[in-house]
Amino acid sequence: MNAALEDRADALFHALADRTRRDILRRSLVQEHSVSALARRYDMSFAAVQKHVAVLERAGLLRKRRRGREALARGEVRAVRSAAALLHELEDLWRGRIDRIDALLAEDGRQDPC
Amino acid sequence: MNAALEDRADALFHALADRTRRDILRRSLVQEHSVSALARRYDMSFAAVQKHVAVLERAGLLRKRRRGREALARGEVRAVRSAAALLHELEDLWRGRIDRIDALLAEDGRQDPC
DNA sequence: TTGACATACAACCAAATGGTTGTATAAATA
DNA sequence: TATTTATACAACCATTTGGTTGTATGTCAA
Repeated sequence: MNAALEDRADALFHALADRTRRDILRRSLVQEHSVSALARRYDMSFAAVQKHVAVLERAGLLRKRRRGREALARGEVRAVRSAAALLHELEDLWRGRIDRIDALLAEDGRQDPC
Repeated sequence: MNAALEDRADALFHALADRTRRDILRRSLVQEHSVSALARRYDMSFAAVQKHVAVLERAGLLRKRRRGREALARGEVRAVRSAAALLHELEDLWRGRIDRIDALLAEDGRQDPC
């Protein structure tokens, strides 16, 4: 059911849980950068940076477009917003503002709500 | 410099990047639960759930208080908000609304801003 | 006091993660 | 054409992660 949603949340937060990837994302949100231009910024191999970009891409946090031999990465602010929305959902839950908490928490059929 | 901030962001997003932990956090934001009450909800050992709770606790996303032999976990909405704030900072960066981008992106002394 | 319950924590294991080097291919340039 | 540049990707490795079981300790209740 909401397994795909959870997969997406896993990918989003995992991608965000690394400082190099967050930095790549920041730069890519400000403007497009080629992967090698990004790689020059960090004290690691090109291949390592390339992998970080791939993680961000799989999470939907950035897209690459081709320009000649370069791959230009630009941040996807919509994905950032969707991650933020997941956190706001948690805040709403705390506020008690979500109507069908049971739907969200999947009570599992047990009668005891603890 | 901002290494402590980055450590904190790492911990926050890492803690959020697991569906079991997000579920524990949701429940704990709605109301306090003992660790064993939480553990009963999931198809894994008590020790595994205990470790997830510890990850959330280290990230500041929940706190435990002692009541007799129980450890009651409650979600810390402030930490959720601080994670959301990190994402809003990314959105602001995209909007070009952050004044000193160079401070945030730590230009590294290079003159070529790409 | 005895036993059941709740937690804590160590030791272990398979899989994933974050890095490396090496190789291949396409595109720009001398 | 030959060379350099940019990317892609495989193979490998050390560490971390997410799970397990086992043991110890503290608390409640009969």
